[in-house]
Amino acid sequence: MWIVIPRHMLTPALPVTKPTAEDLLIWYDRHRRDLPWRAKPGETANPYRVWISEIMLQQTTVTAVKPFYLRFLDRFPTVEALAQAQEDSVMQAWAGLGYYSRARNLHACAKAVVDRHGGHFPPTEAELLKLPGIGAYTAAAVAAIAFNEKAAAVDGNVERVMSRVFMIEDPLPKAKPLIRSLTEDIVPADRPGDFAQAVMDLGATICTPKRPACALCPWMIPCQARATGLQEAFPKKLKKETGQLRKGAAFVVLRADDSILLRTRPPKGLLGGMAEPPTSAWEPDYQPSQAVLDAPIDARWQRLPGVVRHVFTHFPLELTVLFAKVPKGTPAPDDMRWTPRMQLHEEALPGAMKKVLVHALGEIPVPKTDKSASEP
DNA sequence: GAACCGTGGCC
DNA sequence: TGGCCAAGGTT
Repeated sequence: MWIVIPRHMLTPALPVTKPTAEDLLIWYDRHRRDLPWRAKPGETANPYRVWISEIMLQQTTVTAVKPFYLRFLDRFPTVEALAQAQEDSVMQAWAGLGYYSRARNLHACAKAVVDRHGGHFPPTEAELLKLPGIGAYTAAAVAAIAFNEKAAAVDGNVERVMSRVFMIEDPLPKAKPLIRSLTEDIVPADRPGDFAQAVMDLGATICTPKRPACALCPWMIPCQARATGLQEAFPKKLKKETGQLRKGAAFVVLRADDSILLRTRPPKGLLGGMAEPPTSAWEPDYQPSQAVLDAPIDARWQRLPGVVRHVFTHFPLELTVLFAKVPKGTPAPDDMRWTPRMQLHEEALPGAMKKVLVHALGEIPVPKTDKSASEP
């Protein structure tokens, strides 16, 4: 006769060990990424560079940021240089990176650091949080990385790692307070900045959104999601729907002196403060066949074949491009201007609007970068 | 809390 | 190819 013994009486419950900063930092010291804005081991981090990198890296990949960061630092080497710069030149340096309110806030923040703090970033999370463009995450990250303050920088990487290690069932963003609390309990007093960067490196190279490399993870043992093979099911997220397609027309005017009609968008909202060829309103039921009625100038308009498609965060856009040539001396309508084709590269043109110009004119000329020209 | 706010890469 | 994703902040 068989006596059936439940499995839970045969094997003890799996011991749940806590993830420790020590285990993570041992891994980090061996595998840390070498990034342009990052201090070498033993070096002191430069708050200005850390800050620039943190703003650029918001919702943006390291690969995309690198060239922008290097160019930006070359152009604005110090917070004073950035504070003194023209707004236009800051927007132009940011063109192509996206989320353009970051650039405007960045400029405002540089001015505030110079005016209110004598050109030195305040060294505490609470003071950093008061500056424009610096929210909860960035304040903690700069405080920890640049000033060694024991602050918990909770970003997307931390959320993913913690969701898995603690197998948090609540979806984001509901789980954020719990994740913050769990993270604060782990941040070490001696190396808070390295801890923050270590979780980012872990999230970028091991605990990735898809196919995490758990076998290489310093937190494999304490990870509850890994223990049950469910690591890819975390973090739980509410999925958001894509917006409705909007349509519109863009008007590319080529004047006989080889200049293009442009305007600057309003400072706030979508593509705020960026340059563009004039366009119609963008609406779901826009009729491209009637586009000429929205033209900024009286001319012989030519509707170009095809459309320019672009996907913004919350809606896709389809622009029909109308093209016209006008004589030399044609004046620009109010609030518009003529930019020589060879100077288009100096305009703060977002990606969507570059697509429009390329559709109508072909590639935008980019001058060869000549470093010797900017040196004595 | 939810909406708004870009872009490029990946599978 | 289209949906997902990336070191969020502001309103």
